[in-house]
Amino acid sequence: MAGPHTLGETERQVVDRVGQLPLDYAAMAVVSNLFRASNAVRNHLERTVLSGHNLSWTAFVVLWVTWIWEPIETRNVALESGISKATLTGVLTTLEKRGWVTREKSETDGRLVLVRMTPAGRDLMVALFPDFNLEEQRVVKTIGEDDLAGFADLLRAVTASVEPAASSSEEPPSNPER
Amino acid sequence: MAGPHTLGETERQVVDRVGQLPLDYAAMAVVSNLFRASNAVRNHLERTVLSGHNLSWTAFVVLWVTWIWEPIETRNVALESGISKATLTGVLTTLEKRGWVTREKSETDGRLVLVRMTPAGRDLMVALFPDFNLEEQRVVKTIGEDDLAGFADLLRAVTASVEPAASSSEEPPSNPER
DNA sequence: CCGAAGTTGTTCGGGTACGAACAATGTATA
DNA sequence: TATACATTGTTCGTACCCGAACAACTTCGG
Repeated sequence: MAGPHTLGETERQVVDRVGQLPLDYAAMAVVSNLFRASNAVRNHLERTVLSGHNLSWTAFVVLWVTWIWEPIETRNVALESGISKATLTGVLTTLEKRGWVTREKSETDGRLVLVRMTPAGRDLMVALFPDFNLEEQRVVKTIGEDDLAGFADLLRAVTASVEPAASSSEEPPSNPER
Repeated sequence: MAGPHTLGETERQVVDRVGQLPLDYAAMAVVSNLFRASNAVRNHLERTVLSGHNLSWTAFVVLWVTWIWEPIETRNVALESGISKATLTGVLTTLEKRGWVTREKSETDGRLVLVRMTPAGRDLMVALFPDFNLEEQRVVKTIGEDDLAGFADLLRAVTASVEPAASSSEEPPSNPER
């Protein structure tokens, strides 16, 4: 999906292999480049900002979500972070071991676990996030000011078209196809 | 990064926590939504198309790259797939065990390993890829025909701004600030 | 020629990543 | 108030995922 070949070169090669099958190359290009970009940005941010603090991408996202919303139930941390609750369990254990967050059983509902930040965790985010945002700016700096909001909208549209729970205003939730 | 909160709600909460620090919220929104979209699409395609064939996302990408470019050296498979060579070793072992690809030492350079597809692997891709492309179309179907190419360009711009080999025009490669 | 320097794929260690199954807990039904 | 039903976080098994270290191999410098 990413590599030394030019776009036309790749498409020609694909046509040569798939041949008779009718394909939507525009859709293919968007999906392919979506992952290329996402991967590239994640790796870049991990290397430039996160690795110095011994943080993986996911660990940082979980930390960020906790920072913004604490105290927050684990199910919502998973939802906001975009990972499964099974994955979150491991990540939280790591972050707890490092002394950045705490787990705490809910008083009112024995099933829930509340996540809070430690002072050390807050210190880390205060030191880290400005640098992180600086790199975020760098990632989009070649994109014109005017295109930025529209870009975010396009990305949101992609997410919405795939997430059934996204509760758009009047759209019927039942999808007859597939 | 994803969840039940509205955009304004999240931003207000962020301002409340980060307060005095000057942040670029437009850049933040793009990066955040880039990962939300990428994650959502990957999970969707894994569930709707790939899981039925016992294929993970990465395994599929590697299979696709091999399909298009075989015979291909492993270093280039890793490059095209956007994963490290260390990761590729494990994925290739899995695909080889399933009988979809083969490894073969290069005659001319003893360090290289060439990857080829088996007939079973080709059959799988012929059966699989049209379904995959159909879901790709579904992912972008809410985006206007006219915006599609521009969208792909924006994604490519993001990738290019982060990959050092991508040679931005006149900017000096050394970054004085961190 | 022969050692130094570079390249390639693998191994290793630690950390995600997910679905399925699970026990603990809460809620609804009768 | 029992008995189903639903929800939550964890555990388990399997599969990624990467950087660092490594051995095998090629190429370069003298």
